Amino acid sequence: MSNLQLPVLGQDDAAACCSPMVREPLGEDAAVDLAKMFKALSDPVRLRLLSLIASHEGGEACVCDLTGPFDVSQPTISHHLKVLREAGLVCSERRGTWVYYWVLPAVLARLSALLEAPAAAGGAR
Amino acid sequence: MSNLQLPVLGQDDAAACCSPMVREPLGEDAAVDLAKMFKALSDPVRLRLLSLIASHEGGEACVCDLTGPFDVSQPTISHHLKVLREAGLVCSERRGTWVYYWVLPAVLARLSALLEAPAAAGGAR
DNA sequence: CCATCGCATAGACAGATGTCAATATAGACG
DNA sequence: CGTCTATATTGACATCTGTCTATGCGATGG
Repeated sequence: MSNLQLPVLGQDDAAACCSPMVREPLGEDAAVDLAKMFKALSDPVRLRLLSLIASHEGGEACVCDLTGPFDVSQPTISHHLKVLREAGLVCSERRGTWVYYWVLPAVLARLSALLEAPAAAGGAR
Repeated sequence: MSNLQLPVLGQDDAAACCSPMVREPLGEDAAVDLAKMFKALSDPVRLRLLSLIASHEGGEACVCDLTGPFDVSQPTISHHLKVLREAGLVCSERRGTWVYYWVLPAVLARLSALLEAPAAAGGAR
């Protein structure tokens, strides 16, 4: 499999890495890069998958733990996991019969920092 | 803009309701709700729009300030602004001939908190 | 009152996306 | 080897999305 791939992070300009996007305008390339990650988060099933994986005991979960809670088919879950993997939000590894997934906290942290709002003064009017 | 951080965060219910999604599994309804906001963030043009608006002087921007930096047509910008508005990420108001947009920091803060990773300690495995 | 400017809406269209059933693959276990 | 279990891949399909051109609508100014 291809769980060794580390897609992004660090290749783009430094500003996109940590600075809140409400401070200075996002560059075009950084926006394209970030949009891919947010797109991976833009589906309810994927959000719940990510949440399930991250909050699972040991910080990782077998796929067999992930198919139960959803109304969609197993191939659909597999597809969503692939999307999360290709977005760089999770990694996976096969151990015997099962495949385990875990989140990459640094990537979530990067997105979190990006959305941080400095308690703006521009508020309601 | 002098008083930034002070006791009463203006977010009230919205912020209190959402602990990091890596702590406990996201509910089905919450996931649907949040996915809508992330979907609004899942386009490079919208990300840059949001960033432009937030980082603009005074925390707000006229549409006429927003059409220039992009390669897409004015109706497309208008469409993206509508998406951001319907997702609850920005608000708008007409003043004379112009329409001004500003971000809702509490909503961004909610998303940011949701993605916060707990110390990211273990990290790569 | 009419022309003009700023922005939004409507309609059309190609391409992306979420889903499923069917099938393939990879390891475990007789 | 054959079979079973756990995941992934394929292909099909309806729906959603981003974009454009054309047009509408409110406000301004002669």
